[in-house]
Amino acid sequence: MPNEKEITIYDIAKHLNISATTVSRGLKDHPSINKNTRKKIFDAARHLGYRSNTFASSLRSKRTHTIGIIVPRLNSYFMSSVLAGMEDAANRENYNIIISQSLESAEKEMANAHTMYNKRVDGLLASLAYDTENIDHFEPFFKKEIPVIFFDRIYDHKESMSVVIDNNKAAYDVTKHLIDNGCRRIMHLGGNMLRNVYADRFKGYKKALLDHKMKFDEKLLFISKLNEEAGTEAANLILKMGNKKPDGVFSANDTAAVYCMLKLKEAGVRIPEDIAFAGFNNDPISKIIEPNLTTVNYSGYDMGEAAVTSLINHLNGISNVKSTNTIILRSDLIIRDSSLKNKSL
Amino acid sequence: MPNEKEITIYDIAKHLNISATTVSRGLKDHPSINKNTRKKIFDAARHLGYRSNTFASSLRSKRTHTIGIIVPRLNSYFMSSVLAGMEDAANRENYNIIISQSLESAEKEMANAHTMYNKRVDGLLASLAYDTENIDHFEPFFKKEIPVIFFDRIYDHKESMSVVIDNNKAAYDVTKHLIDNGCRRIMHLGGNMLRNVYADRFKGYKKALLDHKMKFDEKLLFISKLNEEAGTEAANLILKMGNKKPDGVFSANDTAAVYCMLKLKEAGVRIPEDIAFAGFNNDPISKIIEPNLTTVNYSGYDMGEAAVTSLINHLNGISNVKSTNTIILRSDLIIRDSSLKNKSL
DNA sequence: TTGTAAGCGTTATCAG
DNA sequence: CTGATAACGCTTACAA
Repeated sequence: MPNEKEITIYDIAKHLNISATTVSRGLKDHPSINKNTRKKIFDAARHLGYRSNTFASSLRSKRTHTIGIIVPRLNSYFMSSVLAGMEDAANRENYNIIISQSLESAEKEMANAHTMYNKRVDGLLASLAYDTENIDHFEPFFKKEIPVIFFDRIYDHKESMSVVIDNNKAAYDVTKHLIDNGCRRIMHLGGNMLRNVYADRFKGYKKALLDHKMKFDEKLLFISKLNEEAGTEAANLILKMGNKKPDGVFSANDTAAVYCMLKLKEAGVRIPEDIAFAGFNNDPISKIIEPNLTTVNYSGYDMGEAAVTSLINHLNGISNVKSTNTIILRSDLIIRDSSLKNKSL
Repeated sequence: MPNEKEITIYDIAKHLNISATTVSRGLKDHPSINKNTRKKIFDAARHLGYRSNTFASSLRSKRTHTIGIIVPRLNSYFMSSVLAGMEDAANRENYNIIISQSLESAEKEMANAHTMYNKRVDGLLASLAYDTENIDHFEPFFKKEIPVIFFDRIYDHKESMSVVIDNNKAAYDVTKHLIDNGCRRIMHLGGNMLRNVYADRFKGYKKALLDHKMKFDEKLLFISKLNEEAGTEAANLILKMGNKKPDGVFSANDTAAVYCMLKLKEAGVRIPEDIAFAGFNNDPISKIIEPNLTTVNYSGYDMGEAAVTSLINHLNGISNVKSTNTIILRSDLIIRDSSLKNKSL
């Protein structure tokens, strides 16, 4: 019998000889309801096999209990950790999540935002695509006062919150670490400077150089998408530099660093003796490459949790937007062999 | 003005002097609607800024246009690729997806199934947790004739479809490849035999041994969770084997293989000369480890797409369950240096 | 503390 | 091909 009829609050009401209103209230812990009747309602609900109809509820209450999430890609270690954290937190609070990926394209990101809007999410979490230039596509949300929280790849905007790490400081520390290990010509593999993560990492790198009386050399900046190919390309570039090779490389992510290392090693470059390396993200591959890659660790899981939690708090009117505008999470420098030129130190 | 009122089909109807029914039909390409009025409806909808209310629709039509997905973990390369494929396919067909993770625990999987049921998904896609013993928790779905499709880690059940690769054959080919490369004592790192993927890979391994007149040695079977620690543990075990060491290892996933290799290399074992290696999954780490790991590649993305597509076809009554019961996707052996004992061949 | 009654925006049904 | 009307199951003023 595939179509036993669904139990509604009316069935429970009839069963208990009370009104549907009371059942509705009892089911959601309304303050003004007798403890006793509440218990009776819950028991009857379980007994009759009641399951609430979220559609009727959403239709009436205009809240969907759904959070939209837009990420550049689903299948990176970092992002999938973020999503794991979000799923966990949302689930705990009885929220659904809808995930969509922009595939690093601003255009697709706009389409996704539009879809999320039409799906009437209660709030939106977004990490921007590689080439997104502005956030006009989120305007409809701001207009309707639907909260938007950016995470990791954020956009400074007075009406939205952000969850990030201090990329500037982390990059400063990485660069300083390379300098402390004897590097004097440090190359930087960077990403699109439109994105705060890459711009800030670049700034931190530059600041560290200046603070140590080294000047920034444009020839030692290689901007790319930081993927496999970019890493290999960077290596080829380095190999062509002759005696002007860098003696250290700070990459804005681990992928580019690792593929760069592989190519250089193949060409006989010794790491870290000839060129020291440091990356960013603590991707699993950083622990596989030999020598293991020095990198910056920050928890995607925690970032996901933090984003969801503050969104839900916001929806519940707990935190107020104006006071909490940015949440900055911890990050740690993880020192591994790829950067230890003088192990004696 | 955060609360401009929403446009409904009634507004469109009034605007065009037709009935809401006609608008409703026009909006969803109902066959019996005049092409002209249809166009007028669409134009008016766009013009007025109409967005459909899925809750009202779900409430009335009893279809949620939502697909539930239960995976062991979100943050593995393979799974996040699967999800990327699912998201894409679902999006194309205008379906939402709700994702939850069992974290490899049967208990959490049951809770997730229950949640999905309460959220009234139109269909369910599931890949089983490490220790799930039966699928009683999916009974409510079968009872209500809500389609359930298992993927990768499947469960044979007459009422549900499966999307998999031929793990048996793939494992056979890997093992044969190791044998062809001169291995005579091949160790197998396996997972929980409750899961088809691990059971089938084991079977394929065993069959290949027998076909080549090598007998299966229980001492060369190491069953674990196939994670980092398990890989290291397997290496320690091997190192203690003295002159009874294997000369080849076939691991049921890349993670265990890679961490096993790292530990062995550290102890001075040469790969592939002393011990050849092959894994499974073509995880990014398999291309980073040195020597690169021979492995079996199969596309998570394709698997995700296939699962969603057939679920939606099923929901639309296109494919019939009884005829299509299992979809088997392609997999390829990717030969890399870790298994080439005699490169001269 | 509980109940009554009126919708929320759509689609199914039946009727033309 | 188009319309009128009645639900779908819940929430929320308002009333008691």
